[in-house]
This record gives sequence, structure tokens and C-alpha cells, in this order.
Amino acid sequence: MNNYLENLNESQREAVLHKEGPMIIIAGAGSGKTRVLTYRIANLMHNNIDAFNILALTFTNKAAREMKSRIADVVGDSEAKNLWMGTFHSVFARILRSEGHHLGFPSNFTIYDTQDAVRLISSIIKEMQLDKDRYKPKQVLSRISSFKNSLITVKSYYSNPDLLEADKIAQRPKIGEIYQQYVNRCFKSGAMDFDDLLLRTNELLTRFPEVLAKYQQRFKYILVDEYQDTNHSQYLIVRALADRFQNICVVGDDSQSIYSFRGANIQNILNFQRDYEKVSIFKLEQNYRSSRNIVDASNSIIQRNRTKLDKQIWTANNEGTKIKVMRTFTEAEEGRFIANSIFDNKLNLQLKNSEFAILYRTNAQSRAIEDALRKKDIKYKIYGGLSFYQRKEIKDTLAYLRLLINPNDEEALKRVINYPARGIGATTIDKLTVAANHYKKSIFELLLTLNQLDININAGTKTKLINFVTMMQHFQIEAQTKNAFEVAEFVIKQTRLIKDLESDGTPEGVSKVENIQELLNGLKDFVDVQKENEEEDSLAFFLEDVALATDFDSEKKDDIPRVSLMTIHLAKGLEYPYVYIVGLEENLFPSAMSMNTRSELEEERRLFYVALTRAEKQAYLTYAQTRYRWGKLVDCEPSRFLEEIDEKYLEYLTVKKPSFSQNKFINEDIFGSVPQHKIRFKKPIQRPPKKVIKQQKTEFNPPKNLKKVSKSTPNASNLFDSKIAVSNIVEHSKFGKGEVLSLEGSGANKKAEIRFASVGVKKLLLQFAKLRIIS
DNA sequence: CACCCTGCGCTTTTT
DNA sequence: GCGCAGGGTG
Repeated sequence: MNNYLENLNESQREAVLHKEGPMIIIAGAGSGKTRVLTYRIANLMHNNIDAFNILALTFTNKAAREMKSRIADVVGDSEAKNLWMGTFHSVFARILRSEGHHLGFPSNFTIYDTQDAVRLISSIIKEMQLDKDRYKPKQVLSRISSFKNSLITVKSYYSNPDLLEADKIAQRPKIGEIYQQYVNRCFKSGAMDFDDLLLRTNELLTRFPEVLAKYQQRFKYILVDEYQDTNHSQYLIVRALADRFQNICVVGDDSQSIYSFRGANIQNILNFQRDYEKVSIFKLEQNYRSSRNIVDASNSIIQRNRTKLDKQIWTANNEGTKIKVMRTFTEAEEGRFIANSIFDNKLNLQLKNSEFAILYRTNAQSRAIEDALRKKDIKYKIYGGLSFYQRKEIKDTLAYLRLLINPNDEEALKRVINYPARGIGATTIDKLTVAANHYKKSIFELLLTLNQLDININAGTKTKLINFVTMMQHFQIEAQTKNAFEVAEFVIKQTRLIKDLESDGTPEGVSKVENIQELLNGLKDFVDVQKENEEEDSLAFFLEDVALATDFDSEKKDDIPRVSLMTIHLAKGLEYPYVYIVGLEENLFPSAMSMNTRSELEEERRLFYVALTRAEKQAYLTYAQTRYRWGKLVDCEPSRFLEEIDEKYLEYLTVKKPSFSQNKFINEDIFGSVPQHKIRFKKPIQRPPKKVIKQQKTEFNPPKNLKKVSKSTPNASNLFDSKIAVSNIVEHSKFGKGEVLSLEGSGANKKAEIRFASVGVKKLLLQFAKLRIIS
């Protein structure tokens, strides 16, 4: 047991061994944060602290699972099992299941995802007969969400003149009413959205001191990971729970705070020392992950931010290679460059797909890269984007299950009451919604007593409605004896969901059927795992998992190594030997929406810092000169972030292009004047003037010694058509002597098949392979 | 009420 | 360049 301390450096060990009281661990990128956190928890347990009394809050479910299993490695499975570890949302959802009745919520409340919430808001806006162009559902939701994250209830909204004034000026005076309606409807539906899980927890802990006391007593030790990304609501929960014992340990890195758009408040970590008394501070400043070049380069970036805690990240690792920068004409070419580069690196360095990651600012960027990877037959996996559980067919299927668990769930009911079509149309649903609001009941409750109510619905439709209710009741009865998998199977069969899709015959239909099958497999898995752990295999549990699952959680277990594609946000906490950061263009990264204030721009810069610090061995930065956005071809300029890295860390694979010259050249010479659309996308950025270089289209990687200073891109065939010929004996720096068996391709793609004495036959790109001809 | 077609808006990031 | 809401038709 004690030997694990030997794996730690001094500051890590101090952080692990520190006993009581508030503490903050400032953990730079790659500094072994997870290791410290796991050992710290294991160490607590070794000091006879019951796992039952430890609460660890992480940012993702995956992080929680991994940490739990690593702790189990040290202290054993049975001990680790009692730890409360998970995301804020999942932990407090569980607490709300058992305590929600204090607030009038049933234990089987539904968790609304963003789509459910937007739909509900749309329908409220429609019912209130407001202009949906002025009240855009998504915007309204995000405003309500920011209220909730700051703990502004409807009541406190109305008593805050500033907020009222702001919405009046924004021509949206009815925001308060929509907010009120939204809260009412969620409550009536027995539903909470993501923000409610935190807001309602706060309400619970403030309004019911005995509940607070219970959980304070229980969670004697609290650890919070990624503290820099907590919002005000989460901050207050942590404070309340830690108030009694003050054994609060927060871990984070202000330089990696990238979630302010969803209410994260970087001040939480900056002010921690002010919030608690006698705070012990630990700094993890040694980076074990990346080459010195990458560490230094990322330091040079983050230093430009004003708002940050004092720390100096360093590494004892090798200097490594320089960061490679590639410019292409189009996004398609950018994709091809990445695919080729991965292909070559794999070939030359004998790497696996899983050692590569491609990171982008927005999900939409993945398309061009996917195309290129597919063409090169490189297997990849996309994380994030439209997740499995958000697909229409899956949401429809889940809606049936949701409805049978919680019949008041109005969004679920609206999804399925006429799917598959059973003759209950929009008009009927509108009538029901109005009536439900009037009687202050849910639609399902209304349907149960349909014949006794005075509703203007004709007899035929009434029969259809009653048939629907009867069917749902039938499901509920079945659910009492069947496990989650069996219920779902039964529902799918009875509702003919799959049959319906199968008969449609289109490829989309086929894939939808497959997805539903996949959902069933997932359920089967869930039931088996729960049984193994002797936990309840109820459908309600499954639905909660699903509602709070991230894309990482539904990861399929296949053993084919794949290149990872994801947004930078999702990449936080991960590491890869080879990392491609793509689309480094003004208005894309930094995003056009985030360039208005200094703090927004600083967050984009932190995002870039996060991206770069994912790389262990080699980072590539790419950008395109034109790109399709909103279906239109747009001229792009290199990102300011490229300029912000000290040049000594970079190696340009192409001639470094002056940012303004190209457009200016074209505009004046060909168009005579500057076209309107070009002006719009230009932002004047102060840069040192650069020479105008007319450039050629290149699709290959110039050799390493070709630096940006070159006047023009050399002709490929001259450079790479080396004198190597079949049956030559050559020497390779790594593999030793070998015989050239065959040659293929030309220019940058020229490859040689060589039989080495040491490693056998290999295909090498001559461009990269350092070969010396012996005979 | 169901189906088809059009047009609009969207893309910053996620629990 | 796609998905969805809404309008028109049968």
C-alpha cells in the first residue's frame, strides 16, 4: 500500500497526505492530477475514513468511472463500491430522487434534455401567442438557464429591476412570464431540466435544514474535480455541504476554464482562498505528458491572458519536435493533408490509429475530415455531436418508456401519442393542452377521465385517445413484472415501432431499425450489469443514466483502434501522442461569437491552450484559406493564435502566407474593386507586414528542412525522386540495412518496399525515411 | 388528418 | 448543406 507514495513527486505527495481542512490543488495540464486525486481518496480510506463518507464530484461520468476503478485497484472493489462519485448532475439527481418529495416532485421525475426543454418553451411561446422571431425558443431557454445557474428564481427575477429593464430593452418583456410558465409546466410534468437538478438541490438544502444536516453529516470529505468549470449553483451546493466539516478539496486549473458559456465561473477557483478559512494550497507544476517544446509553446500562449493564477508549468521531458503548421486552400484539402499525414506517420513510425486525435472548434468541421479519412480507409470515431440518445428514433422509443415511468411527462406524451400515426393530430393535441392548462392537470390525467370532461373532441378521436391510454396502462402493468429490457422489447413490439420503420424500406429506415436494436442491446447490457452488482435493474434507473450520459459513456467496445475526432471541449482531460488542431482561422477559432470582450477572447485562448496541451509527442496546427460556412464559400484568415506562439516552437510545412496580401492581390487585379462579401469577413488585426508571396497549390509535405523562408514551394518531383532504385542496399537509421524490393508512386508519395534484416519487409515513404544508399 | 414539399435558420462549445 | 416547422393538397 505504502509504495504508491513512491510514484509521486513531492508536491503531489503533500497534496495526497494533507489531512483536514479546506485545500486547493492547482493542477497544470498533464501534471498527474487524476493520480493525486485517486491516491488522495485511497489514502483517506486507509486512514479509516469510511468510503460512505466521501463524496467526489467529477466533470464527466467517464472520469468518475475511471477514478473509481483506479481507486479499486488500490483499496479493493468492495471498499471502492461505497464511494459516492459522479458528476454534479448525476449525484444530485440521485439525491433528488429520494428527497424530491419535499419539493413536490415524484421520485420518478423525468430529466428533460435540451431538446425537450426547447420544445416545451416553443409550445409555451405559441400558446402565449408571442412572436417567435422575437422570442426565439433557444435564446429564451439559454436566458432562463443563465437565471437558474445564478439562482435567480422567477420571484427574484421580478424583484430585480436591472433584469426586467434589460429584457424590456431587448424587446422581450415577456421573458418573466415565459419563465414562470416553463417552471409550472415542468413541475406539472414531474420533470427537471439539467439546471433544475442543481437549482432544486439548492432549494432543497436551503429550505430543509434537516436534509442539509443529513448530507453534511454524511459527506465528511468532499472532493471536486475541474473546479474551474463549476457554476454559481454548483458552488453554492459545495459550500453548503462542506460547511460543517470544512474538509473540502478542490482541484482545477484556471488556465483550462472553458465552460463559461454554460455558466461556469472562473472566479470560483480564483476566489477559493477567500471563500474558506486557512486554505492549504498545493501546486502541481511539473508536466509529465508533453514534450518540452509543447509545454513551452503552450506557456507562451497562456501567458497572454491577464486573468490567471500564478504558476509555472515545466517539464523534464525531451525537447521533442517542433509544432508543425500547415496551410491549405480549402477545408477538403485540409482534410486530405490530415489523412495523408496520419497515414504516413502510421507507416513510418509504426503507430496505431488510437495514437491520433483530431480536435476542432465546432462539430460541423468534422465532415470534411471524415471524408478524407474514409478515402484513405483510416478508421475513426467521432465523439460528441449528435449523440446516440438524441437520434429521433431513439428519442421516440425512449419517450414510450419515459411515459410509462412518468405518465405526466408531457414532452414524452406529445412525442408518441401520434407516433406511429394513430389519427391523433395537432388540433386534438392543442385542444388537450389548453384543457390541461385549464384544469391544472397533465394531459395523461385528463385522458383518464376524458368522458367526464367537457372538451370539444369528436367521438371517433376520443376512442383513439382512450385506446392510447389503455395501451399505456397495459405497458405499466407489464412493467411491474418485467425487467427493463423485457419491457422495452414488449413496448417496441406492441407499438410496431420497428415494423413501421422496416416497411419504409429506405436506407435511413434500415439504420433506424439498427439503432433501436442497439438500444435494446444497451438495455440488455444494463440489466446484466445491474444484476451482477445486485442493483436494481429498473427502467427508471436506465432512463436516468441515459438522460445524463455523455457520448463517452455509450462507447462501444470494439477492439479496432480508431483515430479520435472531437471538439476541443470534449478533449479536456484526455491525451494523445499525435494531435491535429484544425481550422485555426479567425472567426472560427477564435469563434466569431467570442471576440467581443477581452474575457471571451481569453476563454478562446484557454481553449487553444487546452487543445495544445493534449499532445504528448507531436502537435499539428492546420488552417484553410477558404471554407464552407452556412453553405457558402468564405475566405478565411489565419487565427491570431498562430501569431501568438513564439516562432521558435513552430515549423511551417508551407510557405507562411501573409494574411492580407492574397486577397488584396486578387481583388485589385481581377475584380478591380473589393467585393462586399470580402470586406465583411475581414477583421483588422495588427500584424507585422509580410512579403507578398505568390503561392502554388501543394498537396504534399515538404521535407523537414524546408522552412517558411523559402520563396516558393519547390517542385515535388525534383525533391523526392531520389536516386534509390530497386535492388539497392540501403541503411535506415532505425531498422538498419535492407534491400529495396520495389518502388511505387512519385514525388511526395514515392514509397519503397524494403526488406530489412532486423524487422522484415516494410513500406516506407522516401520523403520521411532517412535512407543511405550503400550499394 | 396524413403526406409532401418548401423555406428558413442554423453552428460555439455540453451536463 | 441539413433538419425541422409550417403550409398546402388530397
